[in-house]
Amino acid sequence: MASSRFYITTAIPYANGAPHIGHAYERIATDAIQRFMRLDGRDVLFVTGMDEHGQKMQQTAARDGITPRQLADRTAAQFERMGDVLNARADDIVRTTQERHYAASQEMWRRMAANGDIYLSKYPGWYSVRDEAFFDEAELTKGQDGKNYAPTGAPVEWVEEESYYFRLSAYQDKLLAYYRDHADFIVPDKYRNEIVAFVERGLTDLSISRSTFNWGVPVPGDDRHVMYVWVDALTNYITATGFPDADAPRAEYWPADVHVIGKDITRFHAIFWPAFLMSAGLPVPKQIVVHGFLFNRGEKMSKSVGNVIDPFTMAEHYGVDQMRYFFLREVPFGQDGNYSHEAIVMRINADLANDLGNLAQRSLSMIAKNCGGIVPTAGAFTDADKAMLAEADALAHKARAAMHDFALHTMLADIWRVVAEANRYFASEEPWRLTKTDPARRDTVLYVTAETLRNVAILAQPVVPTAAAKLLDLLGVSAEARAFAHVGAAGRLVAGAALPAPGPIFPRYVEAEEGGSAPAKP
RNA sequence: GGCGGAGUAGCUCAGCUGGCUAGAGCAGAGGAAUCAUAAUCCUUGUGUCGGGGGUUCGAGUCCCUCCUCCGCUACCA
Repeated sequence: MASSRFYITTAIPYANGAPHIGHAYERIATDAIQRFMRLDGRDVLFVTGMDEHGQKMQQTAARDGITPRQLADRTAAQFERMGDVLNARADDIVRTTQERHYAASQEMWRRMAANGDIYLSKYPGWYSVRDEAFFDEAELTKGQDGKNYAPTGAPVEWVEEESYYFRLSAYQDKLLAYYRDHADFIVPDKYRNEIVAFVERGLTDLSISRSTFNWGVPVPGDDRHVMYVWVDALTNYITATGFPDADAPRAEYWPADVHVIGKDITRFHAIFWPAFLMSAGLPVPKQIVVHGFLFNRGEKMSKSVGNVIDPFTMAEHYGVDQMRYFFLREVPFGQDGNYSHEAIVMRINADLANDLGNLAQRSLSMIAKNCGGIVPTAGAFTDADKAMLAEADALAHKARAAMHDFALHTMLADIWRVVAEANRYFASEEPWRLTKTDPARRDTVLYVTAETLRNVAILAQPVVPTAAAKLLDLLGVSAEARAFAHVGAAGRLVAGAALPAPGPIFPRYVEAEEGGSAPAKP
């Protein structure tokens, strides 16, 4: 089924620095979406990458006494480990220094040039040789000698660097038409509005090459220039599909369905990227999905404030599923969010350990003790049973509706509403009292509870994959019966099936004693 | 300055195209139960829905205005 393909990417982090919590958040969110789509039967390609070129890479590498290549390798390894640790591994990682990426970038360039959109001109401005950077006139200060100085204190001179330009101005109307015809191209609307307003004010042509350094993709036909880092970086998304080989195994995945990005880079993705693609005669991605930033107790993370939290430390301290659940449940997707130790512990204990973990434990251990460790046989369903099952069965539909808007937090709220209902159901049916009076009725209650847990676990897989898998194991659900298609009547537990011995799904978070050896609490 | 978001119970937030006594979760208080990870269930309070004005039979929900916070953007000098 060709139409079932789903290609999703994260932004490609810059290899200049180690992974931080924002990278972890983006990877987790994107992974949850791609797992959702996979479980819903889509043929998914999930790609991330590493942006390894540019002047900053050269500078940082020089400072550390290594080559840019070594710096890129070091950072790429850190990000790869992050993907593993967060249980959010992509199908492919495009590094912009790879040969396949040079081929893709240079072909993009050639096509844009062939379309008449690239021309050579001068890039005028105040240039600091020491900083290897241009500065805006407003940033400069006059020295006592009457000369201009950069904010860094370095002298600047007026230069006109030769640069290739992209005719971005020619795409203003086409972009606006595209935004108009594709109302969901940029979500949430807030960012769409900003982009439309920006484009309506007018676009100027874009300098897309540099000749003051050489750590980049060479411009085809002019080795004195390397491509501007964003031209090369954005192209990674199409490199992954095998471009320019039209017969590549993944060629059909283009155009991408979703680029998940942070709000600071919307302009590059919503303006430059579609313009480049239009120029090259290639289809434009279907959606740019923008997420917000995470703040530590309302403060932006910064090294000087000392509130930077390492995602590896966090995962180790709280648990990977717990961290994934917290970020996706607590932060309305698309908005900025806050995290704090207290808030994370609250979610872990209240939602995961108490509401879901404990319900699974109490019901499954009753089955183990009273029903011989097999799925009990259900008798005739009461209205309460039917209502409980109907709520659980409705989850797939609700989750899809939420996911249509990438409202992961809403999806989780819907799932946990069913968990809360299941706790109420269990408490009011009091199966533990029925053992003496009506064991058949008890078995029915336990069956309905187990069925509810099965549906909950299936839907929770995208967010808490490990714990959900464990719960499904305990319910005796085979690996082939865990897709969303098995939610509801299509996948009911079969009475008599043997179940493994129950065990905890989500442990409670217990505050470590002062001076303990646990990882530093954020 | 312009555009766009946001301002709703202690905290985090829902409240679509205006309509019953404004909701949920968490936290707090009281109670029940004891199958379970001292978990669960029940009951319970509080809100000038940022301020003010207006439209309407009726407004968090529409209009005007003001205040505060945030984002994008522009500009003066």
